[in-house]
Amino acid sequence: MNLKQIEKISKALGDVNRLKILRYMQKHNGKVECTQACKLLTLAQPSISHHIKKLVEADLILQHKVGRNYNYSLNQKVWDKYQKSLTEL
Amino acid sequence: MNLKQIEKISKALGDVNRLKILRYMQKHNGKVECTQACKLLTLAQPSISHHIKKLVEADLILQHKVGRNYNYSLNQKVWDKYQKSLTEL
DNA sequence: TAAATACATTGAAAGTTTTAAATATATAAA
DNA sequence: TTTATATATTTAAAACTTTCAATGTATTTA
Repeated sequence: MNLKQIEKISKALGDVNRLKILRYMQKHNGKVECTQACKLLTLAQPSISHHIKKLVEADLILQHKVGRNYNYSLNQKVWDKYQKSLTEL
Repeated sequence: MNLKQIEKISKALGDVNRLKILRYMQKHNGKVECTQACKLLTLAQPSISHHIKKLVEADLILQHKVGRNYNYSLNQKVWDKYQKSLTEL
């Protein structure tokens, strides 16, 4: 993993709201309803949407559309690579 | 490690220049001469100073003054905690 | 097919970060 | 003790990020 990729992932992790979204996902089998996340984080819906996009763009989570909702899963491969890259740098 | 701390460290890691500084340190036994880093990164000296400060403030590196220069060491304890906190979240 | 729901996109304001010029301070060397 | 060197701080401009209101699009339900 090159420095630009490490930078991008670190940036994606550098926000409490996004960390809360990630934690919420993990607690809910990768399922997030955007509207529920809004209530939890006291953020407007477009803000949640924006944060989720950052996580997707960093390739940290994978997005699957299911009807009107989305399900997400942690991209374990990228996650592991990131952690390995950090220790090696 | 709480979310605010994870956020701070992630932010500190979310910049290619800071990652390069960290890598440089690791390759040079934790020694950085600010002026050399300037050349390496083609950044002005106050910028390097600023970036190093961010790493110190995130508690990722420890700073020791040696004469006119500084030596640094990776704060292994915090580094390990960070990685652990990420996998657990 | 009309209304409701879930989420995305656009655009703009407010906040934060990055950068460097100018300047300050601490230490070393002459 | 003057001069040079290494790094820090202040300040301000430019770039980027966060937030949300308004609006758009896709899907489900009535």
